[in-house]
Amino acid sequence: MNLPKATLTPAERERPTLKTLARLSGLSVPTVSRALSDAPDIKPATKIRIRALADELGYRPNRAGLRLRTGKTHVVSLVLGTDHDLMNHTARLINAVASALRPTAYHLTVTPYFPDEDPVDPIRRIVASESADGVILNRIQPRDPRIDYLLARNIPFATHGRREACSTDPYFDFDNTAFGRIGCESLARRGRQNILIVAPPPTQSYSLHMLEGVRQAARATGIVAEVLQDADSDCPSHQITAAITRHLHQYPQTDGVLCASTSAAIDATVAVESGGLVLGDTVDIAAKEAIPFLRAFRRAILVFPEDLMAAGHFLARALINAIDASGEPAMQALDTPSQLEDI
Amino acid sequence: MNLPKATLTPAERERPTLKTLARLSGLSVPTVSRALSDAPDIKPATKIRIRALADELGYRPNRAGLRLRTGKTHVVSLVLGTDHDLMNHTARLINAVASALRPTAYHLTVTPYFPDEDPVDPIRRIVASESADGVILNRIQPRDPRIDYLLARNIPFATHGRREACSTDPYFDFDNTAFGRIGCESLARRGRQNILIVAPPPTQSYSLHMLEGVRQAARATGIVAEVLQDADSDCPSHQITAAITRHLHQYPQTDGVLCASTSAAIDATVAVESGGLVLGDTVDIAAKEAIPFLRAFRRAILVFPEDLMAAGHFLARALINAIDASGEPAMQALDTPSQLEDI
DNA sequence: TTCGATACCTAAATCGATTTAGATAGCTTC
DNA sequence: GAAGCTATCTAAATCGATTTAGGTATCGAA
Repeated sequence: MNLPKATLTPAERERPTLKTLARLSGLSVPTVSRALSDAPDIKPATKIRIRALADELGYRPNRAGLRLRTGKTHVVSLVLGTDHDLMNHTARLINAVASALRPTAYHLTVTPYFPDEDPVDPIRRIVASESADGVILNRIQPRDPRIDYLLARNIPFATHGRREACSTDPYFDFDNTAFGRIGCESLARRGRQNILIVAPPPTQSYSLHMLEGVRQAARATGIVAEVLQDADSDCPSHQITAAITRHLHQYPQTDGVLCASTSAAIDATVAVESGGLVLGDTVDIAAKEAIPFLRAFRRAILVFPEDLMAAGHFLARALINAIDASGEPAMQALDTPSQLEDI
Repeated sequence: MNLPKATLTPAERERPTLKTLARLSGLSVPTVSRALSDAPDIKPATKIRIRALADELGYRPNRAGLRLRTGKTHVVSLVLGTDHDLMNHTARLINAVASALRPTAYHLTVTPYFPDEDPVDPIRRIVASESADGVILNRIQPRDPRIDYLLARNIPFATHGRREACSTDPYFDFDNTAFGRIGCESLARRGRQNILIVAPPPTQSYSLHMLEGVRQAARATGIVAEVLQDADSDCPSHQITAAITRHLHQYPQTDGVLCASTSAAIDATVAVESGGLVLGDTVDIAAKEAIPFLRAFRRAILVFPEDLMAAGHFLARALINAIDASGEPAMQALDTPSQLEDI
């Protein structure tokens, strides 16, 4: 197509608007708008002509105009608690969500909140300022007040992890019950009978899930599982190491550790080795980890990888589905863990 | 003040607009706007009255309206390379920037890019879609093409790290030259003479800075410093461990390692210990780290903490300064490292 | 008294999109 | 040939802000 591009101002050449398309096509602005949105009262030939023109000029609707008129922000927000987590989970999740959003019209903002504030606060801020069309949450609790808040206001969301009554929520979850079960079973297969569990914070849903899996394995295999006291997998390293050391003194028969995170597994390694145990010989450690490190750290550790890229991609799609196709059923996924095999 | 709030629609009560304020005050919309922006042709008494009304109703300007009219997005974007970095640096930087932006009118979006794409691409996308008023970059190279691109288009930015010609750039940098120097000096004070350097990727500015510091220390103290071949501090763990192990075979006199990252220090620990060396006795390891872990991992490691919270806060302020006060001089800061003392 | 200046405010246009209502043309149909 | 229909388009209003231009009252000075 040979267009009279000479009639374009520099600004129009950089960023054409509906007005530009209207002028170049000889049609009115509303007609161009309706043609692009495939309205029924526009001649098919016109639609084709306008679309071709829009593509040629690289027309992208102005977000501010769209947002002002329709109220849609085309923004989704990832609401993240500041974790004391050592490893790069959060960044990987952010990357995954952002890259999944890239081919869409949506942008990603990040809304962190701090341990000392009400977790509902960041949600309230987003709602009050109408700064997003939907949110992604993690660190879900069985009765998560944030989800109640969002449901009451009909704000789309998707969760990494799930609450108790999640049957209609969009979510992606790692199957921590399966992890707890097969983690213990793997240790049992290696002859371990007295297993220490370094669990996630007890307020989190996935802690309950993991412990349920541990119970299933205990019933099935007869192993004895004890949950670590005074520390969870989110605690600072020294605290975990100290708690495990105490546990080993109290229960010297301990011959296995199941950890909910990479850093907990490192701490467990430090504790068992300084207690004179030998990894892979007198003790085994199994752990879930999202960023591959443990196998390079100690080859004997039994690793159950968690795929955060898959999580982020799924959550992005699930949230957009909830926003754009609110009639459709919620997208849900449960990621089944499996032990990393020797290479 | 006793307001006729009964005349407010539910939407207005939730989110009052200038029109709401105009109706309640009996003035016109432009007058209210000008009063709030402290224009000279509004009676002081009116300004006070309008501001009080706005505060009482919790008026917040609609971002879409503002953006449409002024072109200002009130968004800044953090452009991040997907690091292979193990630790949670990125998330902490995001948290820091986001929390610094919270009291401001700015929102934060995250724009990740991938190792296989041109680093200028994400910047181009942001500029083309006019989706941010400014950007924050990290992983700066001495001649960073992204900065040239931004300068040519007069887009405000701030960098974590600095390029060669940074005299007028807004930046926050950890003083890696000082780190290289005092890191080596610390090792030298402990009697170490043959030091292995696990440097950052050689394309990065801060790698050059650190190595310059190492050279300064070598000149001053007479130590011998060798830079690790075949791996840098961003490489996967196993690769670093293997490279260090090879180095130890080739240079058995090695008695110190200076690492540019936490994970490199862990890898170095694994390598030296499996090579029969004893940390704190026949070998010392020093490292920079942003997330406290190493001291809990091996107490003998010499740690130089990096404060990413300070970095994020400063970068946010520096960028907003560049956006809102483009006449002012660029804000620059160099964070001086110091060794973490025993508690 | 009248002119001009000053202070303070309003009207209207604008940014870029969508949407509702209305207009025009061409075609049937009787 | 007039009425009615359908297809296709345009006009105007709207979202919420800012900005330019213009209007009115009040005051002082000639």
